[in-house]
Amino acid sequence: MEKEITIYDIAKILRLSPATVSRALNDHPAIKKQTKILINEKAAELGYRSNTFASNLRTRKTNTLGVIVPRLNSNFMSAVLAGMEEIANNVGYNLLISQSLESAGKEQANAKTMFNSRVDGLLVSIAYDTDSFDHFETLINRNIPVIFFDRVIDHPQCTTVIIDNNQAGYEATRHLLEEGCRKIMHVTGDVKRNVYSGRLDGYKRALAEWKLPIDESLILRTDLSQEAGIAAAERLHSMAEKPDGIFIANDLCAVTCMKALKEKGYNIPGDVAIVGFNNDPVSQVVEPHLTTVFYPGYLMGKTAMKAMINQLNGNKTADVKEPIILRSELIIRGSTVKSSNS
Amino acid sequence: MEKEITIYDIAKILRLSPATVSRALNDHPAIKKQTKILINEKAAELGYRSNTFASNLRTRKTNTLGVIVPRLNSNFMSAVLAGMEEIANNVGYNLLISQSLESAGKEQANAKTMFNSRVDGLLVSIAYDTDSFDHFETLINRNIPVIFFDRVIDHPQCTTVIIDNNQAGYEATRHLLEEGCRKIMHVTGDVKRNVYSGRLDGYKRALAEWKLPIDESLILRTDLSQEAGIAAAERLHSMAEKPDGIFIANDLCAVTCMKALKEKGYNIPGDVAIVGFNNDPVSQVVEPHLTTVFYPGYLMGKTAMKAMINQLNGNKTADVKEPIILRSELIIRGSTVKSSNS
DNA sequence: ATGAAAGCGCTAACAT
DNA sequence: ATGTTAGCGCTTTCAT
Repeated sequence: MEKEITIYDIAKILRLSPATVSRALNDHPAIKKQTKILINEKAAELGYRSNTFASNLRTRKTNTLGVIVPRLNSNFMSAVLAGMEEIANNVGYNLLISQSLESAGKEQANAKTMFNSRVDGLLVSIAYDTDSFDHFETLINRNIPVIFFDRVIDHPQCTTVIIDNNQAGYEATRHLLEEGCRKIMHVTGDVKRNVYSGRLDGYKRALAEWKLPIDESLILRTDLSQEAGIAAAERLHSMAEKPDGIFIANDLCAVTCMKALKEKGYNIPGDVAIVGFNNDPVSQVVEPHLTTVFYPGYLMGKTAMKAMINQLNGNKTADVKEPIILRSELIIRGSTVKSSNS
Repeated sequence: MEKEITIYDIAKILRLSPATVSRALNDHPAIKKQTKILINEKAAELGYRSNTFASNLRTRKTNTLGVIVPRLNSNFMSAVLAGMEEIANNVGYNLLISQSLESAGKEQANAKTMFNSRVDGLLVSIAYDTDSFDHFETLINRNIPVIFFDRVIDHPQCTTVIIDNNQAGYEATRHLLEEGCRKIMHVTGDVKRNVYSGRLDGYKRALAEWKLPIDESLILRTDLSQEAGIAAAERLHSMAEKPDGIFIANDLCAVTCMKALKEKGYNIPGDVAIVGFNNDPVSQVVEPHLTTVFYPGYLMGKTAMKAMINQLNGNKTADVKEPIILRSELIIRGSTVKSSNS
């Protein structure tokens, strides 16, 4: 194990002070260009590497940002993370990433770890069953910026990055109505989470606009798993008056539901039209292709990270943060349009 | 901004020494149980949090592990990361995650950052075009464990976690042969990477076993993108004597290729049978369902991380590390079997 | 069982 | 433009 080189070693060799070496290495303007070159060369030669702890200890900055997501292994989330990483990496921030596995308890533990790791900022998408938000208050109280994305909470001091779930749900439902559906089932997640409550509200808004009744028995609150998709198909199958359209708040669930319905002999979209959500790769592969809502994960990651960097750089915007709303888009495919064969 | 509580604050209040407080907080055996309780309660009351930098600075450990992957937004990789995170989190390690975006340059930069962040260990899956491995030597020379997974290099001091790509490629090809294919195209990636060279070798081995010639014009070296899938379909379509089977080293590419072939009027598997690789969700959704190789991402992540933890805990195994080989499995579906309709 | 004190490597206020 | 110096908060050796 080689010994670590410190600025003292470099200082001694070059007969300079450690302070000068430190300044040179940090490109401080007060240091002569010549000296800088000298020091940097020697540092390279000796294989010097800055000790970030010592530096962090002094500066009270870590150059590290925390990210807590419900699950790493989702198509949407990995796109978000890819976007975040790209921005963060470009400006020299590291990412500490952890997953709550949809558990409020684990989310709390993760937030605590992030806090103890002294992240300079935290980006969070809330777990399924989180009710209390004290674990974020801890950070917020110490002026550590917390930004929520996708699954967010309303907090006056926190920026949020979202899509307009209400509008997306509205457009998805309106599309089904325009295609002639009159009895539309909605399969959603836990409406504690904005993403699902928003889509549900949009669904109701569209129905109301068409002067159709809201039938609570057509609204299935599930965990949006593939099993839930099968259950939804069975539920539909068991009904006397069958729905002619389904809006499902997640593509993988929707695709599984569609497969189950096809197996039971239903014609898609003839008997039942289906709209999903996310524009996952599966939506373009299932037959017929799934009409769905494009969900800009990569952009959301980049946007949230840019907002974070801005905040860290002290570009203080208004005290109360306005949510950043990204554009989502209904992508119409064969699962809802009879004439189409795309 | 509240002031940070330190062990000195606690020490002063309780009229103890900082050393005692430090020991108590770390559950040192020499401290009376009573004192420990007292100190822990006061710490909790004051909202004390350990300053990891100061601690790291002293102990020269970071409790942080680095992970460098080619891309975050792949189905396989997010499964790997989920597995890694779960294990690491359980034993109190944090994960610093970055992506090389398949660029050797970025991979080097990331490795340097990891090195400077003083990660206790590094887990890597190599970028597409990496040729030189000096950036890992830096860490290895300082006894920082480096573990490669999936896309690996051969290094006497590094554990690797892989699947038997040769065998997987062999089985995929043999299956096509058993289904009656006699002219099998292979679409692969950069054979600099073990995963692709292994599958290619397995493909050749199967052909050799069947006493069939290796036709280099049937081997397409691509970037395995969706575009490559379309290109492969066009290539096949342009050939005078058309292949009756294709083995593609990636599901998304395979699915796109299948779609393109279907559009050109080919019957799958009647005219052309197709085998993919990864068991991505899309493989179970495309029609006909794609025969593919199950690739244990989640398990690979967990396994690699466990190996890392073991190594960090000093469970020294042999000096020369044996690769850890996980079981992959050919999953036979409709894209290769005419009788099946699964 | 507890305390005193040194020092990990760096940065920054202050001095020159 | 460069140097001196005093910590940042923690751990740990040595002493009591």
